[in-house]
Amino acid sequence: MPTLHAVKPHRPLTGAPRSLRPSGQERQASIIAAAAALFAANGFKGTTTKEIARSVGISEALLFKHFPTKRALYAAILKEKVSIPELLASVEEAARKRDDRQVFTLIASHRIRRSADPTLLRLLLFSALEGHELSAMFFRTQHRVFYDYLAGYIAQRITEGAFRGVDPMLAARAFTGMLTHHRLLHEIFCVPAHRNPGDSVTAYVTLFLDGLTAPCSGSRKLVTRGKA
Amino acid sequence: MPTLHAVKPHRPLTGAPRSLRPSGQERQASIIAAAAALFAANGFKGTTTKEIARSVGISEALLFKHFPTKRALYAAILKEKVSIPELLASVEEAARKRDDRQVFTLIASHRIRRSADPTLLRLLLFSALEGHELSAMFFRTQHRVFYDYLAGYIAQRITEGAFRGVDPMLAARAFTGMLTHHRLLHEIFCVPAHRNPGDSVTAYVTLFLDGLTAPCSGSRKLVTRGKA
DNA sequence: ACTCGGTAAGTGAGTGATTACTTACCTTGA
DNA sequence: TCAAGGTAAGTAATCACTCACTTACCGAGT
Repeated sequence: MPTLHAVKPHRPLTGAPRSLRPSGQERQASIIAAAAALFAANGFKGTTTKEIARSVGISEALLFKHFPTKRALYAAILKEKVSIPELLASVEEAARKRDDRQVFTLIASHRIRRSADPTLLRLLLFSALEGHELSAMFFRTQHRVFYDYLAGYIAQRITEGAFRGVDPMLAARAFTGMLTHHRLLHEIFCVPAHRNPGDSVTAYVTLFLDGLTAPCSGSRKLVTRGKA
Repeated sequence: MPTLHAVKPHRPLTGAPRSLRPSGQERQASIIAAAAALFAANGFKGTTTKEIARSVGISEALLFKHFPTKRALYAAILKEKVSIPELLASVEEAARKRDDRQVFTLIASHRIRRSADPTLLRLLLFSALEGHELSAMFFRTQHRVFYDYLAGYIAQRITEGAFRGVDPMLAARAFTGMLTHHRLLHEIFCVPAHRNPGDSVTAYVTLFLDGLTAPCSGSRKLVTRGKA
């Protein structure tokens, strides 16, 4: 069974005279990278070990020297992708200042703009639909952390009287739902973007914080706004 | 090749003394029903023709007498599920009255409560992820019609000054995003519902129309509300 | 009324191709 | 030298799909 956590470089990494034959760890990394792309594109059942081997440029036999089964390789990929993002630092600073707009904008930007790895969403959906056992953990660290954190913030702001008294968890899910749906349309259903990401983020945040109903419409609302 | 459009009942349908052997059309319908459930649960690649046949209670050979290929069966299912829902009548009535809350509540209820067929969402996602050619049409009639209609309504209400001047399409997508995400959590990621559907619908609609920011918080808004 | 034949409904036992995975063996490099 | 890196050529199982064949149904002819 291959060890994923060992950090013992077998060969010098500094200006190494590239060997003809990469080390086991380098191979393992390249296998994971190639397999992740294929699994994201075609799912677990839709990807064959032969395809993976060909994509890496090795034989199937070597593939099975690194990972005992296809499922173990898949699990290794999900485990590698599971990592709590560190974005929370800047968000927490904005949260400390009670800058609502900044909190939501930072999270929205991260979820829409910096969706660095476009394979993550497909991998997440495939693993959930196909019922992989690591899907729940993947979902928790890649998606749920955001609305869990948001729910806590919203609950706090409600007690402070800044937000209306809605269910914080439901509100948090509503916001992340907007963002996830945005990515879903583009990355899964291939709907073309009709405006730049920055505008979308601003629109989503404004919509969520201030609502759709016009501030000065008839007898409904009178508004005196601070900024913008 | 079996003909799908022939409407020539070989046996009397009225109070028929159930024959031992169902007609071809009855068989075809039961095949589609059983296969749809399996495809929704396991995807196209994850479902075998043997499983389908066993689920219907027939031999694989008979399955292939009704559908020339597995893919043709899958396509027949997607085509059958593609049907513009008729909900629009009640929604259009509310729209005519300019009852914003009712318009959004009706759509939200339909998308959350009456998601009659729980396999539809899984089928939609699987077909999109696996890249089936009918996926786009399926998406259009099952999902896009809602936010297209909403976008039109929102655009109209903006010109009337009732809604703020956001991008109508983006706003419509944001609302349906909330709803889709709600179903996604429950049906795909198995997150348990923590409140009844009616409350969720009300919360989503209020959130979307009026926003999260408290109406009387500090210097931001002064509100005189008509109802509730 | 009753047989009889045409046809639709239905199946057991395969087909070759592809699957995940193995075995026995070679090559490279320190 | 010798372990780690690497492969050609398998394996049994499973895949979508086919073939040759039987069974049930129903209307027409007598």
